[in-house]
Amino acid sequence: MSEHNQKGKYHHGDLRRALISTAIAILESEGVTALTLRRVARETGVSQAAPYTHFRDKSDLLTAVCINGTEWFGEYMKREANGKTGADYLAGLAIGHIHFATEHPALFRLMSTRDVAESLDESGRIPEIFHEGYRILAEGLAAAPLEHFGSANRQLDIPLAWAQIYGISNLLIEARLSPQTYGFDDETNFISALVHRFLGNDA
Amino acid sequence: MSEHNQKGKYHHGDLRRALISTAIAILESEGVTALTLRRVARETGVSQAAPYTHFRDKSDLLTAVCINGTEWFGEYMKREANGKTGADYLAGLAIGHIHFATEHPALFRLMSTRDVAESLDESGRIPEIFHEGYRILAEGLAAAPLEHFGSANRQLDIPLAWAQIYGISNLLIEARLSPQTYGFDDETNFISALVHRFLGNDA
DNA sequence: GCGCCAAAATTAACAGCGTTAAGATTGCAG
DNA sequence: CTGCAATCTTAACGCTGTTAATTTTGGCGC
Repeated sequence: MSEHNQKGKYHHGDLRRALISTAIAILESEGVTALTLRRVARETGVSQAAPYTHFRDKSDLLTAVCINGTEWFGEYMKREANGKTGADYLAGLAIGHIHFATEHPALFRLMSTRDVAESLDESGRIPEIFHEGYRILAEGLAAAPLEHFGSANRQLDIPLAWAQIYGISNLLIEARLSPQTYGFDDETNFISALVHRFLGNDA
Repeated sequence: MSEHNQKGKYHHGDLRRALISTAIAILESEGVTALTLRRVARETGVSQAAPYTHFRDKSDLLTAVCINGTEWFGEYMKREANGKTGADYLAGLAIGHIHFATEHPALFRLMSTRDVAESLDESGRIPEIFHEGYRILAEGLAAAPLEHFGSANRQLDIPLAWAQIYGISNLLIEARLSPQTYGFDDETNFISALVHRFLGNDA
């Protein structure tokens, strides 16, 4: 028997994956505060202590959740950037980044947390796209620099662009930035306008 | 008797303020995870249930902590901006903002949390400087616009500048942005260089 | 000065949490 | 078919937020 999620059976089959999946579901629907280890176990149909066979502790589960999240994150960025070049490619990455954040706020916040991020780094299992996203950002800015900033200290444009994208993501998540305030009724249009403006290719 | 912190006495005198102050101390030294209501009470020298005379629940205490925090936040920005004008004034606000974040990460994160931020708004007790900071940012950008972005969609420069500052703050807190990576050995210099570059007045 | 009352603080208890230890159940190798 | 290692369960620990019932107290009217 190698099917997943064998309810009622003593040996679950693929409990580790099932726990991660339940955790993500809770995270998406009710946020971090609702994400307790006992509840994950309960909703997966196993006892409270079962998760400890597969995870050292709660934060180990959260790390696994975040690893799943980074793959998802990468897909968001790839989807928007694929097929584009130069500044458009950068814009795609940025838009994918921001959309992931607004559509999966709890997961994005968790992935951004320092402690979790550190154990992610240690695990060495952050998908290539994640590092690649940064490399592409750097290369893209080297190839098509933000001319409007002038040529001095151009190396700072990388962290600045990164911070710009990260800042937009976070402000939108914490509901501190409303499209309506700036004359947009659609969040997607608002995001696109913001990204294209700071990347310098206004429509 | 109107002295604060009357230990040993049944009626404390100014327990509300004392609890807030203890909470901030724990937050600064050990972070949010260490900040439990029972511990705040313990370290203030009262019983576990005493806080409930002054706060509806834990999040009510956190809101009070954040209100204290916003005043502090405002002082940081004022200190750096006072006496300056135009773009330098904006740079001062930005630098004050970022320094507050890096020096009080747990408090800054708490203040940024959506739920807490909402109850802050409801309370209507966010110090004037906080709203004023935004107003000044807006006016400053209207008076001394970021010319390098061009003139189309200039309204977007306000959220962009805000997000830029907010993003730098958060990246530094989550240790995702290291001065050394970009050839700075001092964080203060790094922050200053970042701010002056994106505000367009390179040294 | 005295008694009383509202405010402020206490103790005790509840359910839920993360975590650990000890025991039960199972699939699989020999 | 037997035994073992992996997997899962039950039970318990101390901690948490929160509530209820109780005690202590400062200050006001008399």
